[in-house]
Amino acid sequence: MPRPSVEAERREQILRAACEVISEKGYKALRVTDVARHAKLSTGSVHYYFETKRDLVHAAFEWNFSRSLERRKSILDRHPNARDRLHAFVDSYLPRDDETAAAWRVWAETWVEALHDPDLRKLNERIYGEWRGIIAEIIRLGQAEGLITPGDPVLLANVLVSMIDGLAIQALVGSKHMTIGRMRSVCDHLLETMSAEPVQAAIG
Amino acid sequence: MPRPSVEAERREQILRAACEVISEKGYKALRVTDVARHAKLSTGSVHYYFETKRDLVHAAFEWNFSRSLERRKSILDRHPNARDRLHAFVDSYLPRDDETAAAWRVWAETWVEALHDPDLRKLNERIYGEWRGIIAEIIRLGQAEGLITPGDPVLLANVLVSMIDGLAIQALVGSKHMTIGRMRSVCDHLLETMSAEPVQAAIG
Amino acid sequence: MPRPSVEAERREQILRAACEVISEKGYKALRVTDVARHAKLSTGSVHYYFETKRDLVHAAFEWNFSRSLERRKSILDRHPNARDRLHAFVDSYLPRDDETAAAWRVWAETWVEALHDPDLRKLNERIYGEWRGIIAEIIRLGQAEGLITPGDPVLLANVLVSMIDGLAIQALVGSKHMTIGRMRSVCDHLLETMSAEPVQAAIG
Amino acid sequence: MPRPSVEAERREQILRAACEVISEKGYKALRVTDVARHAKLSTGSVHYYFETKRDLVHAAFEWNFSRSLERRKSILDRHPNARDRLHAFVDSYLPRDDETAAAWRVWAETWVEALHDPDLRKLNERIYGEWRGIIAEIIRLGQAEGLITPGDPVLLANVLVSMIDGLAIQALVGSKHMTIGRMRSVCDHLLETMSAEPVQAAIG
DNA sequence: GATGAATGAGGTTTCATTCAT
DNA sequence: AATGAATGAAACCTCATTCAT
Repeated sequence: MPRPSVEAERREQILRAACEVISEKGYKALRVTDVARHAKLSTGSVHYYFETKRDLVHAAFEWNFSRSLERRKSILDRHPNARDRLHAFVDSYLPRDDETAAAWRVWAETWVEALHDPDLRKLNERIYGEWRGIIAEIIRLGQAEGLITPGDPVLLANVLVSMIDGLAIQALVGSKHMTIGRMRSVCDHLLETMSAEPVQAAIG
Repeated sequence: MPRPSVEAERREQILRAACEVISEKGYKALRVTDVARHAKLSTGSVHYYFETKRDLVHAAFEWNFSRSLERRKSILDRHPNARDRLHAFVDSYLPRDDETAAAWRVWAETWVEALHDPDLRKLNERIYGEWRGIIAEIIRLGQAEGLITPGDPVLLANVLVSMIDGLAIQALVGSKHMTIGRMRSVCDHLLETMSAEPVQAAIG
Repeated sequence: MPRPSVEAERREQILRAACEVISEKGYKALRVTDVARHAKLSTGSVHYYFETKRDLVHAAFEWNFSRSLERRKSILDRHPNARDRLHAFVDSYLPRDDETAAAWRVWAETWVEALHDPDLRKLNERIYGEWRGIIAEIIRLGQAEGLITPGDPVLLANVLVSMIDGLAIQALVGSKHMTIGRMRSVCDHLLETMSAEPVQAAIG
Repeated sequence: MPRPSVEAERREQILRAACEVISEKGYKALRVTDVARHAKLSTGSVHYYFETKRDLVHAAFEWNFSRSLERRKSILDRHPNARDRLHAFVDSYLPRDDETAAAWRVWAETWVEALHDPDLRKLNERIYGEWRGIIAEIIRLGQAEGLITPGDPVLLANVLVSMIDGLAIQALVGSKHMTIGRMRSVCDHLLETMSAEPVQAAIG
């Protein structure tokens, strides 16, 4: 009696395994065998759910992207204040724990692969755009509350988001200079720059 | 009488070819045959100068990195004023022309490969550190001249450099949102933020 | 329900093929393709069972050695009398039929390869030692029965075994001088030398 | 001004180098580069004197064979008595010093290569035959002097020579059982067996 | 005579993919 | 649904050989 859910379950099992392997060894070095081993399945089974290696890795890229976004959205819901939300959001992107670092590594692989693959460009366009939109919206709200410096919210979102990306890459690459602590300081500095003086706001 | 050695010439010829291929297809898809074809040599000749494919690509990564750094240094020499230098420097990193875009793509590949390769980590540590140091020094000079906002120059350099990295990745990935024009706007905004008030400078 | 594993069967199929090729062309000229063709498999399949060419050939060397030893042991069991056993044993080593000649050629390759390979030295030590031990034991028994001349049985075994090796090499190399017939004569001469005087046996 | 002797000199230099490499690594693993390095020449120079690798190795095989034979002949000249000559001869074949061991290894390679190469068969036929003839002649003389047991001298030579070959192979392969000391004991035993009782000879 | 840069054919090895079970 | 044995295309790499200097 085949359970209808088994397919979805197996797919997730395989995608999770694929992300683990990509994070550990990179797409270049990933072998279908590795993914099968991580998922405790055979290569045959992996191919039963994903026609080609390319399909598998693309699905894994998407899964990783979407999953991270969901996790961030749930973090935002816990903070009503715009400035707090921004801080919490930035905080959640520091590659402190293994899970976050792994997700970052998979993103980095996605971007580099997207340099040569139109399908992945679209994926990035969609998910990265959504991310940027969320940040811009928070900034907009913060500006309305007088907590954040005025200026084009999308431009400010771009400043913030790309800086985080750049910092994270250096942190992940293991630069001794760019520790998690220093990454946080740099982020905090930028967030301060973007804060409006609450006193002045009150006076004005 | 030893013939003038062609070694240096051939090595550069091959490294240039390797960077072209990495930029076009990525490390993952690079075949030694491709490099040989680009360099108008046989695969045997490529292996005559580089023992393994890995050696070849690592040397290409280093060549690309160092070469870009040299090019930037020469740009700096043309601008005496610190704020101009900073602008010129940032400007030179916009992936406008093919050459700059190609160099960026190779960096991106270097970073992602460095996630799994200690040797490349060291390479990044060295060259990226030098780059960051140069920016920090310009900022320090700018501060001394009263043209740049006070604050830890290294921290400010990190803000600037990582933001450029993050923006460039999105621009290179071909995000419709992140065009060269928008990248420039975002950079200009940050540079403005980092400028000291000219009024104060006049007073001082 | 696990399918009956074909592994043992395939491995033997491949080892037999490898020995055929080694015997025909020598290790130096052996290509994995040849072995695959002889085994009616693809090169991929050969590598499915043996990681490297070296592993394959070493396994073949061992298989050849052990197999010959087993065959000899079964021959011995048919002869109760020590002197008969010795004769039968020696007889079974004349490279008359193709199978025996092939086995000899593979041994010769093993020895020469062992000159440069510690793993094969160990293999030779083990199997050759066992062989020498068996002969020494027969000699010991023959001495107890008064059929074989006295003296250190191991030393006598060494005389016999190494002479057979040396003769076989010349016979296999195709020396016109060292035919199978002459090889047999030389062996018989030595065996006679090693026989105890029948007169004494008559007296006793 | 080309010296006429330079060619002969270079050829010997290269052949000696080839034998060194064969002895160290075996024919299978020999690369022309290795020979060139040992001879302190370039690969181009090696090919200037030997058209192909095969030519080079065959010439080296022949050089090694002939050279050893010459060395043995000069040893014989020092011993007038047949039994002494036999002992001296056998003694000179124990692979004690590096030079003798190296020559043995090259012979072993020659034989194994000869299994698949008619030209080398002829070489072996010629040189090995000469060697066997020399031993047979000594035995004949010894028999005439009443120092050696009667019987077909060629057959006795075969017994002796093949036993030495077989022992040497095991000694060279590095068998812990077959040390130089034990090899000598076995040889001495056989030579004793082949000795005629001097007393009886005197009486007869 | 001598060199060593350059070649390219040929071999081993890897691994995504297939398919009978 | 799942397996894993088998495949073969494709890639890296080696190295004898050539040839301009």
